[in-house]
Amino acid sequence: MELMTVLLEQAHPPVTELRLSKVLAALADPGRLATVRALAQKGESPCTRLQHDAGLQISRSTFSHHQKVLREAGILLVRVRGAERILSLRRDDLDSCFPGLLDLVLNTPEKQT
Amino acid sequence: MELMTVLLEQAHPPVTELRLSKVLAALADPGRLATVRALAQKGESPCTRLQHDAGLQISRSTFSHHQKVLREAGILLVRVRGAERILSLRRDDLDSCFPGLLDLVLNTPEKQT
DNA sequence: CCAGTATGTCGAAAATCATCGAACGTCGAA
DNA sequence: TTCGACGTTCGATGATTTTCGACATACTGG
Repeated sequence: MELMTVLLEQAHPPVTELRLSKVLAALADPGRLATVRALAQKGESPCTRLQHDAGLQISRSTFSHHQKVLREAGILLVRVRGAERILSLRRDDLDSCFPGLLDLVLNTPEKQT
Repeated sequence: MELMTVLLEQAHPPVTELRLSKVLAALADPGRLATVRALAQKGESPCTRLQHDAGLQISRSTFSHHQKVLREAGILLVRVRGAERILSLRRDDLDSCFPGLLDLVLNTPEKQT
């Protein structure tokens, strides 16, 4: 149905639209940084599970906002599986646009984040 | 002594205090990103000159603010030479804490910034 | 179809950030 | 010692971001 399709549509920027300042801004928030790091360990994860794994004590709507920022920066991929949204990292796209950035973020000790 | 006073005026975080989220937040602003890129080309430069080289059409006080953000994140080194403040990148410190980050920023085409 | 789970959206409040001009301090030169 | 160049700090303002609770939408199992 049309309504369903529209609402479920996820806006992911194509690789050609990825911008360094957007990616850096998205990663600059400690909560979002923790989200990315947790997601890298899990491989993929639904929202609520990921929020828990990242240790974020925030409301669902706030997490939804952060997820949106990460998605619009080109860091996250969101796909629908039933009632869930499965989040995963756009590793290949990030590596091709900004080689080393994701590895750096993931390899940085938590102490230095 | 005069020299002592001058040296203490500048608050530079030690290497052990550098934090990824602070560095990313500092670099996330397009103007500051341009400043860092211009500074990398110049090697070192006084404030006004650097602002011009970075192509920033902002007031001196605003640039001073950005310089402060970059300095407090550990990205810039500021030393006094007469009436001027000479800015330079803390390349070695950044490379040792966040290897590849500065290179990535400098190697990213302007189009993708 | 209903009840429960999962998640996004909206509107508002609070916090943070970018920006400016005015006022200030310091330095080097006239 | 006065002056102009360089830069910082302060206070205000508007923009952006973070955060929440309430509501809406979508799927799933009974």
